[in-house]
Formats: sequence, C-alpha cells, structure tokens
Amino acid sequence: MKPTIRDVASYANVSISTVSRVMNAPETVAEEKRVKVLEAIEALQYQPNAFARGLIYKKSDTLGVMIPDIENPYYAGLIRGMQDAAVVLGHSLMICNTDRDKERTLAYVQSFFEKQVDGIVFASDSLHKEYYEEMQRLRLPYVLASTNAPEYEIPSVDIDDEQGAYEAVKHLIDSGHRRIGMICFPLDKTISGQPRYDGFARALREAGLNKFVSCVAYAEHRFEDAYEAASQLLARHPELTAVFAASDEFAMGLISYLRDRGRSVPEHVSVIGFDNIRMAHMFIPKLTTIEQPTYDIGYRCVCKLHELITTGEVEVLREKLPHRLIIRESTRRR
Amino acid sequence: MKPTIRDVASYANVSISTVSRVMNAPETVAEEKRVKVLEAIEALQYQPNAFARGLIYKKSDTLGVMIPDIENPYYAGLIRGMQDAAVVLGHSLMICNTDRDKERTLAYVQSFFEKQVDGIVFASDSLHKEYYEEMQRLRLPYVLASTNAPEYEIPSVDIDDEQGAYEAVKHLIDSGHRRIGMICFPLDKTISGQPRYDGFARALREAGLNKFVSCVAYAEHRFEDAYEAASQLLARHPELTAVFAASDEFAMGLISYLRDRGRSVPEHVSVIGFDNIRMAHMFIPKLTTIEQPTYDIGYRCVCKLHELITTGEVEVLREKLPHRLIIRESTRRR
DNA sequence: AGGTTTTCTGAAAACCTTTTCAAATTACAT
DNA sequence: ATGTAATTTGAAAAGGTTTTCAGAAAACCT
Repeated sequence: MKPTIRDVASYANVSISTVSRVMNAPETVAEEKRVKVLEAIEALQYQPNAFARGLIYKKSDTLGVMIPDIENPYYAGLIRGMQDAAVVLGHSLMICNTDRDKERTLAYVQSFFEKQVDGIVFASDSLHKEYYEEMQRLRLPYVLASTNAPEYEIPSVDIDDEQGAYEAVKHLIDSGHRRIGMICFPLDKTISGQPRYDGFARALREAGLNKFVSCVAYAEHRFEDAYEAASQLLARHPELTAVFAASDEFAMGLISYLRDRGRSVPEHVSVIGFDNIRMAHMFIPKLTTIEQPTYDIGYRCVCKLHELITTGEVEVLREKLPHRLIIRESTRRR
Repeated sequence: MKPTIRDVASYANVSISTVSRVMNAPETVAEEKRVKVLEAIEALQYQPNAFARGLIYKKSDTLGVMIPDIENPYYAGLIRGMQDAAVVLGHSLMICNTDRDKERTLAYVQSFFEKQVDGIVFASDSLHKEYYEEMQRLRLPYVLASTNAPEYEIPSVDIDDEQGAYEAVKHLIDSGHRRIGMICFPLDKTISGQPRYDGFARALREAGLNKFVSCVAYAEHRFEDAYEAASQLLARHPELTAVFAASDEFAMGLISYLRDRGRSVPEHVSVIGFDNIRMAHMFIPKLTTIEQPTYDIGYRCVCKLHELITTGEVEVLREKLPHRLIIRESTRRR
C-alpha cells in the first residue's frame, strides 16, 4: 500500500500537521523536526495523494485540449508549444481528438469537467453555439487556439488569416502571375474559410483581377479532397498559372494532381500553401507558404488560459501573432 | 459554487446516502424518492466530484502516455488508436512529449504518479534501465507500444521489425536489384535499430549479396539527419541502385538528397521506406513501404494496459501485429 | 523572577463521496 | 394479530490532505 502522510508522521514521531507543513511551508517548522520528516519522506518514498489535495484546492492543475484531427500535422507544433508552456506553468495536458464531431466533443467536455480540469483549450475548430452554451453552463474557463469567435467574447490566439492570405496571393501577383485560382476551405469555417478567401479576393481586386475572384474550388480538410478539388478547378480554368492553396496539405494534393496530369510545379504552375507544416520543406518541390507560428500559438494560448484561470480575466482578448511568407521552390517568377 | 451531493440531498429532501445510491445502485431505492433525486440532480446540474470519488476508489480512470516526439507523424495513428480504445474502456488519456529526454521522461512519470494515473504506456522509445527501475519502484502498471523490452518481462505490442525489414529488402532483390544500401537508425535503438538492420542483412546474405551488408549510413530520427546520411552513403557507394530506408521520413530525406543531386526516384534509384505514415502516399513519388498497423498498435496496447490494470496480468506478454508491404511508386523493376 | 511576545506544534474540522451498519418501515405468512 | 423476513433509509466512518485555532514551549524584556 502506498504510504500516506500518517505513515510519515508516525515514522518521524510528529503529527501529520507537521509533515504537511514541511511540504508546504518548511520555514515554519523547527530545523530538527524538519530533517526528521524529510528523512521519513525519503525512507518511505512518500508522495502526496493528488485526489486529497484536489479535494481541498479544488483544482487539478490539468488542462483539457480539444484537437480536431490529431493526424493533421498542423497540430503537432501547436501541441508542442502547449506542452512546453504547461510544463513551465506547472500544468498537465489532457489531449483528445474530436474528429470535429459535435457529440464527441461535448462528451469530452463533460468528461473533462468531471475530472475537474482547470480549463480547456479548443484548437482550430469553430466554436459552435452548442459548445459555447455548454461552456457557459459549466462555467469552465477556456480559450481558442488558432481560431477565434467573432460573435462571442472568448479569449483566443491566432494569426490574421485574411492578411496572410492576402500576402500569399500578393506574392503570386508580384511574381508576374495574373491568372490565379484558389483551393479553399468551406466558407463556414470561421477561420480557415471566409477570411482566407477574403484575403485572396482583396489581393486580386487590388490588382484589377476581379474576374478571377470566382476561380475557386472547395475542399474539406484532407489531401484527397484537395486532389479532387484541384481536378475540378483545373478542368474549369485550365488557363491558371498559379494557385493559392488554403493549406499546405491542399497544396500537396494539388501538386500531386498536377503531377499526375503531367504538369509540373513550379515550371507550369506556381503553388503557394498556408501553414508551413513540417512536411512543407520535405516535400518535392519544397513548398512556398505562409508560416503560422504554431508553436507560439500553442505556447501563448496555454499562458492565456493560465492567466484566465488565475486572475479571472485576460489582458488582451483576441491575440494575433505574426505570420511570415516563406519562399521556397513551388512558386517562380513568370 | 458547484453543487455537491449535500445540495442535491436537501433539495430532494433525502439523505446524501440516498442520492449516492440513486447514482450507483438505483434499483435499491424506492421509485418515488428516486425520481425526486433525479429531478434534483437535473435542476441543480449536479456532477459528482472526481477527486472525492478518486479518494475512495483509488483510481482516476486516466492513463498516461509517453510520446518521444509528437511532431513525428508516425505517432498520429498510434494516438488515434489509443484514444479510441480509451473511449470504449472508459479511460482518459494524458499525453506528453518526452523529446526522448530521460530527465524529462522521469519527471513526467513522477507527475503522472502524483496525479494517480492508473497506468502508463511508453511509446516507441527504448525502455531504459532508469525507466524500468523507476517503474518498479512506483509499482505502476505499464506497457510498451511499438517497441519491446527483450531484457525485461514487460507487456508490449509492436510488429516483427526484423521480418518487416527482411521483406522490404527482399522486395528490392525480387525486383532485380543487387546493389542495395540502407539508411539505418543507430543500432542501440532497441526496435528500429538493430532488428531492422538484421532483416536487411539476412535478406542480402540469403541472396548471396554479403558484400553489401556494410553499405549502411546512420541517421538519428529526422529528415535532415537522413539527408545528411544519404550524402555519406551515396558518396561511399555511388553504385547503389536501391536503398532501404528504415523509416518513411528517412526515405523522404534520401529522395530529397537524390533529387538535389539530379538523380530521380525510381528511375535512377529505388527507395523503400518503413512505417507507412500518412505522408507516404502524398509524397512525390508515392512511397513504397512496409506498413505498420499503428492504429491497431495504439488500440491494442491500451486494451492490454487495461487488462493489466484490472486483472493484474496479461494473456500474451509480447504481442506482434502483422505488417504489410505496400508497393507504390518509389521502387521499380530493374 | 515574572510577564509578554514569538515560535512551534498537534487536535480537529473541512473538502466530497461511497459504503457499512443498524434502525425503521413495509410486506408477508401463519 | 403477531412474528419474521425483506426492503428502504439515514448516520457515521473512511479515504488523505490542508488549515485554523488554541495551547505549549521557548525567547525576550524589564
């Protein structure tokens, strides 16, 4: 049986209060007893029971994390950043994979609540009304990572997607391209959908390329969807010399499609992605893309959640981190 | 303040014992009171406190998971499998990223222990002596995923790496290749190191290709290491027509190197990988590889840990799951 | 030495549940 | 109606810790 504070106390011939004090406020106990207790702890390999402490402190030092699709490499950096922040702030992370399924997400929230997590971070997925209402009901602190909620006052950290998309397309235009298409997320995706399309359209309009704002094909999240979308886009608009893919995975699907049709990148078509996932520089050709600071987003959003938990509020509600254009091999001057 | 069982009891005009019974053994309480209690629970949105229950049941229904490198896509499938198994068995997962750092790993073990996890799964990383001893000391149940411990009696689930590697190289030989090299993990990696090399060597010897068993370059885990290793291997052995890469990421590093040297795959050199990570079929060329059933490994190892926790032992100690050769585009007949 | 602070210590309450045990109530049999 | 068995209920203990409070011991001052 695991030793308890009682065992330590009797081993050291003191009361349990003294043992507790040695661990939580050592300066208040006399030198002599303190070393006896320390010895007893060492001898018995005592470790305090987290349930008992949780009962008193009413917190678990654990944070719940909702990941929409753990297989998507985009989340790797995010998780790593969260981990590191969690370590320095003394939290543990409980990660779960929602598959973007509402019921499943709600079930996890429920489970997190019962396990008394101190807070939750929702990554990437839109904050659906159901989620919002459930979180209100449970009164659990939470933040949004890599997404935000325009309609509610929820702390979030992400990038300026509209501006990022704008810069991506601007890069294409500055490189001499005029006939530009896009592979886009469904517009109801709060973050990756509408804003990235808006950035695309703004860059085109600014350059007087209005007729191309409708050169868009839609894909859900995965490589295969993008491959399919690419086939539709190129069938409708064979004249395109450049395409903005709303994610690196889309870019890879697109490039694979082009390759299968005997057209090469960047010789025939320039492709720019979004995210800069790790694979972006391993792919052939290496992907030109907009880098999201995923590590920092993860790191910051855990800090923010911590802030929310400890102080009850956050300094800045919607935090935007800087993105960056990375020029590699999948785009070229025309 | 969160409602407690007391609040429910007084709301329903019964004792707390009755409320508890309604939740844990409803058939023992009279219909009439039962509905009153249920109404009270609903009205107050009561949820039992996991700390208090943990104190009594001495378990948290939480499993700790050690992942060496969360950014490595290999682990994505593994985690997904674990998640799914955890859900059906009523567990939650606490995932952490060890960076293969011993101190960090030990610190996490410590933290898991304090949080009273019911068991731990170590993924992939070798079970170092320090880990083994610490786990003995803490007397926590644990299993190994995608690795095993030849020297200790620890439950594990993985594949037959030696045989997988053998089949990979056999495929190269059967396709007419004779001059075959390998990019290998350091041999002290219990699983990905020595056994995959042994499979490589066995296939070569069996085909009378003894002189090539030393055509090996070593890389740590990442793409960049493999790129570097490729340059060494090809510098020493420019005559190679095929290479067995001990992981898909190695294969990608190797192919990138070849591409940068103007040699293409599979036209000039055939490359076979190992793992079948998701990226393997997105890469250009699509990777021929040995598929590891990562999802199943994850799933099974959580089941196994559950078995170990509940019964105190496991049916089969070292479980091997089937692998499979997947032929795609990175290899061709010679 | 006597009184007053200060330092140190232990008993007990609190945190929230489950479960045992005994008491109270009901149902049943004669 | 009476005794017995079965059902239902609540009081209290247990689980392991932190913390308050009061008392004991030590230190200080005059």
